[in-house]
Amino acid sequence: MPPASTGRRRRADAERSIARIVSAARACLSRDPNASIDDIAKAAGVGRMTLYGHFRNRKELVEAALADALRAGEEVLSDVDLDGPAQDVLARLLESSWSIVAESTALLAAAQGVLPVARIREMHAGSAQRVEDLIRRGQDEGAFRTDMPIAWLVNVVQYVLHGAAEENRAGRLKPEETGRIVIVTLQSILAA
Amino acid sequence: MPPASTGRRRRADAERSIARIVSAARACLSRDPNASIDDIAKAAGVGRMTLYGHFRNRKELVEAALADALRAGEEVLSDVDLDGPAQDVLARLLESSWSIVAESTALLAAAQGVLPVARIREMHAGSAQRVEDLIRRGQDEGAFRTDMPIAWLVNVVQYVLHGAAEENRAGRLKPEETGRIVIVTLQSILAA
DNA sequence: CTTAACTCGTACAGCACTGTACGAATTATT
DNA sequence: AATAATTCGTACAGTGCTGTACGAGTTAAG
Repeated sequence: MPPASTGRRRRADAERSIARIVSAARACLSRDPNASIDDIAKAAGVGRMTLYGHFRNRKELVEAALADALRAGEEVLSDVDLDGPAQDVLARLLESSWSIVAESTALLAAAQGVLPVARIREMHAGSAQRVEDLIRRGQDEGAFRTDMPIAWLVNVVQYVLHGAAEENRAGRLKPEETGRIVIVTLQSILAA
Repeated sequence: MPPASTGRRRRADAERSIARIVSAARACLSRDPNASIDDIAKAAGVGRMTLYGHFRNRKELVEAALADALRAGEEVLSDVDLDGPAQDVLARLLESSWSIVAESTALLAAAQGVLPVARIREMHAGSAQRVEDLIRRGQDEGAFRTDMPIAWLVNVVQYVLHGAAEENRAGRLKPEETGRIVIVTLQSILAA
């Protein structure tokens, strides 16, 4: 049982197991932040003991799942064209990322129950920075408002996205219209 | 142990105990949605058995706590002057209620873990209706936008308030400025 | 083919919590 | 003062989870 931390050589089937576990963890925790280790192992089609062979405890597993979700998010975001007016860039960023953020709401809640706040913020630093940069740029262009703390503007993006996710899950917002609504709502908040 | 549901006559000390328990439950669950029955009893300065004498189970207790928080909210809201432009009414409503909503975020989370969704929405019906009425009025006056579903507009108010609560708790938003920021943010979202 | 890595079942100890049972002491109410 | 309500400790059964221990069977890698 090689510790996940060491860079020790791993067999191919182990790699596959780990991938399936992380993926299952993401899925399960995104549905129910209190999903048990057992649930996740079953969803991964793997014995609980196999799971414990790769992740010492729940904390490590949740962290890996969150990291995976963030990685997927970064991947999507890095494909977005950043040229043009800030308003438009914002729309493009949201269009391609709202759903992944939405799916990860519950996962984030799970993480908040197990990981220290500092660790979570640290993991989010990348995406947060990306949003902050965009907002600052919009402010420089005169397109975005400057009468509220930048930290609030950055985080309110998260809150609106999570809200939209909730509406989605509850069936009060149709998936087709969610993108537009998120964009319109956030443009209204950020516009000068 | 008289069931809470029956309108049976109760002794004065029992009334007092119940009040203290409900109040403690509100406080504890608002800090930690997973607070145990024991925690709450201790906080109320009461034995766990006394608590079980008045509330059959956790579910009943959480429901009572949520009901109390909502009652307190309604009380504050019913004092607000509803005359004048919708924008101003909105500002007044938010000014006097944001903090109580903020405090109850975690309590609501606790309720969501125990009570059926339908029940929670039912309990919220009053406040939700109040917000919806205001928004419709603003729309009739031409002050509020009409290009998004009314349900989204109503709920986004909640989400922004909860977000502000979070920022507050994390110390990223000073309590003095939170009111203004919530108002400005929501006015931006709702404005036509 | 040999070895080390991996899988995974069963079993167990531990924890934290819920809700119940019993019963004795206290206290409001009349 | 009599009565019934209330308080509340202790004790217990039950549940559902976490993480560990052991060990036998399977499989990738050289």
